[in-house]
Amino acid sequence: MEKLTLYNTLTRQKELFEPIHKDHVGMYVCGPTVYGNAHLGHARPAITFDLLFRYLMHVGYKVRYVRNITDVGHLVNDADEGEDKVAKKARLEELEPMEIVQRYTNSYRKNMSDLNVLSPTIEPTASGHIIEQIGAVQKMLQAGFAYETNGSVYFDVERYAKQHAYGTLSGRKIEDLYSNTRELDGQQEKRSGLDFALWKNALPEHIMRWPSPWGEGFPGWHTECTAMSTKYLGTRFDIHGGGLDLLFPHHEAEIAQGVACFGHETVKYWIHNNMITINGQKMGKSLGNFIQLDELFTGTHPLLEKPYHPMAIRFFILQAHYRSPLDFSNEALQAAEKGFERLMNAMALLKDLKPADQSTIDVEKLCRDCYEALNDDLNSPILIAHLFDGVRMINSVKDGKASVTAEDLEKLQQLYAGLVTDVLGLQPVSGTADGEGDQLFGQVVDLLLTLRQEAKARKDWATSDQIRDRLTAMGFEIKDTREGAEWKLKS
RNA sequence: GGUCGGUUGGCCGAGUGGCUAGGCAGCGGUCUGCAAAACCGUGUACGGCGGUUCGAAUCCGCCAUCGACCUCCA
Repeated sequence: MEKLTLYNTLTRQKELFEPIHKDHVGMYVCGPTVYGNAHLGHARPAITFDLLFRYLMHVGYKVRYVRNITDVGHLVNDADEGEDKVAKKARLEELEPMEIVQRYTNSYRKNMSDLNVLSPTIEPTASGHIIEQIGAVQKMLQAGFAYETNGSVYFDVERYAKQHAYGTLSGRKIEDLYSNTRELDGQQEKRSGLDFALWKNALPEHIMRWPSPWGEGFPGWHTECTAMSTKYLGTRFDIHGGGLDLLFPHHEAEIAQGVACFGHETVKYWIHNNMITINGQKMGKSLGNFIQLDELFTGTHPLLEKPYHPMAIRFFILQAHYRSPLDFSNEALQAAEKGFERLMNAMALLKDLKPADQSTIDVEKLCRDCYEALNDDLNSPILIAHLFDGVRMINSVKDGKASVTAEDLEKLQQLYAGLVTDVLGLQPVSGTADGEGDQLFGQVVDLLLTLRQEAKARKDWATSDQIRDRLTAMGFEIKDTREGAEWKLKS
């Protein structure tokens, strides 16, 4: 098994990854709140933890990967009275809340599948786990770390902090928190501004509501993750992931809830991905740079010069380390797009490279370098740099300037299939002459190119150029190579 | 205001005491009827000022600047 190290936010250092149960890994990642279309911000954690998921499986672990769908709760704060985010949107569009939830869940899954993000092995919804959440709240009440006021239940942070450390994950001190607490709705029900809701009493106009021992209401923001992670992964599991913005208060609350429920922390490794900026600015609705994934794929957002293929986006995200901030711009995206194509071209060439009886390239070292990069806290940019070194080798072999033995060639092919296709999850985007696609269609294009070749042979440039130019206009890319013409569809 | 993290060449983005990151663009070349594409080769850098050190982009301090979190957010 590879020696994988991961940066644990809890200890602020890289640690050797050792699963709690041999050969098995339990991983929980905070998923989307499905009250709107998925945007650029959703792509980063999805791809980051997809990479981790894929790599863990690649090196031989059996992984249970749980990523939740938040379809209840979450108070909005732009009105004076608290309102359920999902319910609010529903009223605006005059739809049932569950219709909204269904629509945006479908849309999220479609976007993720376009990005070639694998489905988690379990994708639980908050609304489907009300009973478990009520159970968790009861546990916290019994343990004396929660109290009820007017049909709502709050977590007693002060009480908790007397016995346990609160704020260790985000590096916060409880005294500092006191001085920085803002006046919020429900404050008068709380004993302290630091306390957070475990269960909220539903106002009469509130649409999404469930019966509970405290009356009709809905679960607090942090409750679902504690209830669902421990239900499927046990009360002590390996990895909990999410965006850096969730560090406080969400993950801090989760730690406290876990300790309150089970008497010990539930998570061994906390992993956080960094955020995305657009042209150096934070992405936000008010800034007008809030880009949805659909807009990115179709190029319909005013900030975009052109559509970007999901694979180019995926490659772009993987070209930065997951703990670094990543800035989106047309220039950067187009650079990534070209680099991605270069890598895919080499992948295609690799399939039918001819072996020789000597290797002039060091495939063994390349393999080692690649795995070392991944093992070092999932350093995908370094991995990609090494893969590009390999691209140069592949092209040189193709040009006859370097050679590989049959054995090395197989190693090389396995390396690229394993790391590029399986672990990085990168796939070619357009049909090529030898690719998938419609076979007949390919044969027709080949026929046209044969005719063009014949025209060229008798120096009938008018005919040959007409065939090429018309095909180009239709969106084909024609390449004249030593072995004859090749074609592919421009993405 | 508090806490934390950045500032690397034309652009993106790794690295973290001495040893080539990589991609894109640029430039030169190969191929070619022309073109496109592809391929090969190639360079300029580490926010400012001070300090530690034989040696610092890399460690320390101060300053500037950007961002994240502190309130829903991936």
